[in-house]
Amino acid sequence: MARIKTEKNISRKDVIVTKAAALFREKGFKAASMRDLAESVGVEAASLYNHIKSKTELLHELCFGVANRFMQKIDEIEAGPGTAIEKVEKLLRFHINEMIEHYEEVYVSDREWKHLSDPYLSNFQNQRRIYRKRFAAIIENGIRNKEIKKIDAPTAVLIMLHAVSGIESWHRSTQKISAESLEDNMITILVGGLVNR
Amino acid sequence: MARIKTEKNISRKDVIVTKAAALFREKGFKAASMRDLAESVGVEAASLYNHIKSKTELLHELCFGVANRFMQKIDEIEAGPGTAIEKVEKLLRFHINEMIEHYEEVYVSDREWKHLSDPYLSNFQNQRRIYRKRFAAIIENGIRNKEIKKIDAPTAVLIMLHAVSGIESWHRSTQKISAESLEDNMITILVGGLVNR
DNA sequence: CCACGAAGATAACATTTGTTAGTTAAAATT
DNA sequence: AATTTTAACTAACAAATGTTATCTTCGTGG
Repeated sequence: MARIKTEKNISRKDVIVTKAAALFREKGFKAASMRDLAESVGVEAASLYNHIKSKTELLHELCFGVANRFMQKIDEIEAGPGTAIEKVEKLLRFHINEMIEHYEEVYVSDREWKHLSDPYLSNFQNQRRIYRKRFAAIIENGIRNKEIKKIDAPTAVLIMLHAVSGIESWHRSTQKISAESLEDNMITILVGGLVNR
Repeated sequence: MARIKTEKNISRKDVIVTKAAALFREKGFKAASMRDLAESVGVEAASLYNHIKSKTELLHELCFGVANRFMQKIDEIEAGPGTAIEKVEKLLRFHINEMIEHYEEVYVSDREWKHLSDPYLSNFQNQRRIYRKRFAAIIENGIRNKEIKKIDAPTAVLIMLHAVSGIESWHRSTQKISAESLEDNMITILVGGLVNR
């Protein structure tokens, strides 16, 4: 009986959640079966249930883990100093880094949240809505004091967020440019599209 | 026995494919069952098979329908006149309009192509790769003759394409700005992020 | 008006899926 | 070393899924 290997401070549940992220990313939540997951963990499917309550619980963990990190960051940025453009850039860099470093979780959270079930679903949607409004508010500030072009702020937010999710393609491409220059390029184009001059 | 209603020049298969697009968009390909589809068409599940070969065939139709339209457009734009920036703008406007007008098909093609099976899968991936290279080539031209900032062209493509897919959120939002001003805003930000000055 | 083909319904199928119950082995604690 | 707790296994389930075979009904062209 080969047990799930664990290192210090990493529970077996954490191992499962991480493997689930990779699997859900690859196949999609619905198409990924618990038997697939079990195989990737190195255990029988039923054994997983010693550590988790259900398949959907895995999705909760992933989605809200990511959502909370973003919420925390926007708290920090809103409260902190800096011009509107600087704040947008900070937030954007955070998004980009998250998508580079925690690719699988962020991607899954972004694409598969539809398969959450209530009350988690509405909860997640709410958080998302609020987050975008706060992001838009930063941009609107920038528009008011002429830092930023006169554009529709929600549209700008929508562009930023979705553009970042394109990093998925970067991960999969065979000849990647470096992570740093990916980040810089994205900032150049996206922030460059906002600034007023 | 309620038959599938058809208008002139619209086959029953077309009706099914269209309904499938809406359903796949809403639930995702895997989560949408043939029984769901049947209900939305107004018929029993098994009856669908008088018109289609399989569930995956529906996905083929959608994905390649969309892919072909984009290929045709880039042919036209490449061959036609205009500066690099103008060509990028044309292509971008086409993407935006497709996402606005044929929301469901385009969205499904974009998100669900993973569930195609070979040889369709590799075929689709190839087309996609080629399309992006051609898009990138247009941008590289623009960089060479200083119309466009010195950026990584594939990254720019990735941003453009994914930003456009954000129109999904626009469709779902309750208080939409008009389609025209959505288009203009997106062009302003995205093309504005490219131009050299 | 009748016959034939198109399009529908019913029933059933083999798989796959998430999950539970019951049991055994390994680790941790005493 | 003995015992208790944790985590694995096997077996099985009910439900859902894509699809096929067979039969019935409708609409249209001769």
